[in-house]
Amino acid sequence: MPFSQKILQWYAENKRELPWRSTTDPYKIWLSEIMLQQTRVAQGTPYYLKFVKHFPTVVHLADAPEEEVLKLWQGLGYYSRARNLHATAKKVAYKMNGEFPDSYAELIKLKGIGDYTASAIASICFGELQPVVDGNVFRVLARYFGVDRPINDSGGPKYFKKLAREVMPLEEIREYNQGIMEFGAIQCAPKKPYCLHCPLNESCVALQKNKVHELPIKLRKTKVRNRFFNYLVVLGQNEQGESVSILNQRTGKGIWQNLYEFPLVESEARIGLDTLKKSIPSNLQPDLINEINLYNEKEIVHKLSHQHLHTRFWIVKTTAVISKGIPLKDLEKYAVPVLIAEFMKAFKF
DNA sequence: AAAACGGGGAC
DNA sequence: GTCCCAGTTTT
Repeated sequence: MPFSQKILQWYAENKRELPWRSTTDPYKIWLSEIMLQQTRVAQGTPYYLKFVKHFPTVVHLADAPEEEVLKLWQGLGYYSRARNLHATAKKVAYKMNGEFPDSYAELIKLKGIGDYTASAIASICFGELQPVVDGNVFRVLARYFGVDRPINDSGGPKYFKKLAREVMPLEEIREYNQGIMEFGAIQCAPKKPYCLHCPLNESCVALQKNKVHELPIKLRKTKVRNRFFNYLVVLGQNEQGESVSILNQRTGKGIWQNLYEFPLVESEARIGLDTLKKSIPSNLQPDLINEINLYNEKEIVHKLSHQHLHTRFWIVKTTAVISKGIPLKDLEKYAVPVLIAEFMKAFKF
């Protein structure tokens, strides 16, 4: 039996019931695919359910303010996905009559949709003959066919896409594409594949050569940059006498674009109170600050894929009236990074 | 071609 | 600690 038929048979017997498996609505498939980019099913599923409930159609999503989209996305990471999601929703809703394109060629033109996602939507929703190549497929193909070429050198992805196209079936592309990914996620797992009772173990090159744990080959280690964050948690009052604090929106390039955070003083290394005081932005009216207390002596090291954020929170009490302050009860309405959300939860304003 | 971009779970 | 997840965009 050919490779693709084995995959289809395995999938028929082992598929999980997932919320997006019972529809071919391009909106819902698109939503699930964007959310699952570089994200495990278990982590993405609650967000998918939340979004479908909150935004039943692409028009609902398009009509929402970006702030609302980011708030619902909070905690899922890679926030450019949320911003691109919203931009594409607007385009589909307002310029394409609310209907997603029905081909790979048109889908890949949309923001946030690359080769994988265009292939997934085109095949799953419209039956177009496009093989998907995600992290699971790289692994399954590299092992089964014994490909020792790196998956991420120049031409690597193209090589695997071609191989994927050569071995895909001409029928049942919907089930096959989902099947090979599911097979990679469940059976041909990265660390502990179940080779003993694998339906492909008699013809798997990696297994025969005892190279299962060496494949796929991936180049590059991520080098991490250390950064030192000092957040100023301002406590004051507004004109109405309400207790307020301050949040700023991150703009420009870099991490957490368009999310909110406390006023930030970044430094080259850990700093003390004296150095911090000299760095406080003038718009915080440093002369009207009563006292500053360090919340956490021990740095919180928040780890991103390319950065370690050594973070300390400083509680800044002021008698000055903060006219643009955010009432404490409203803080939770803003989209913030997990680092900030965890502080808010622990601090209990 | 390489780096940037989150957060969490498995080991 | 390391690896990597239904990848895409920017430099």
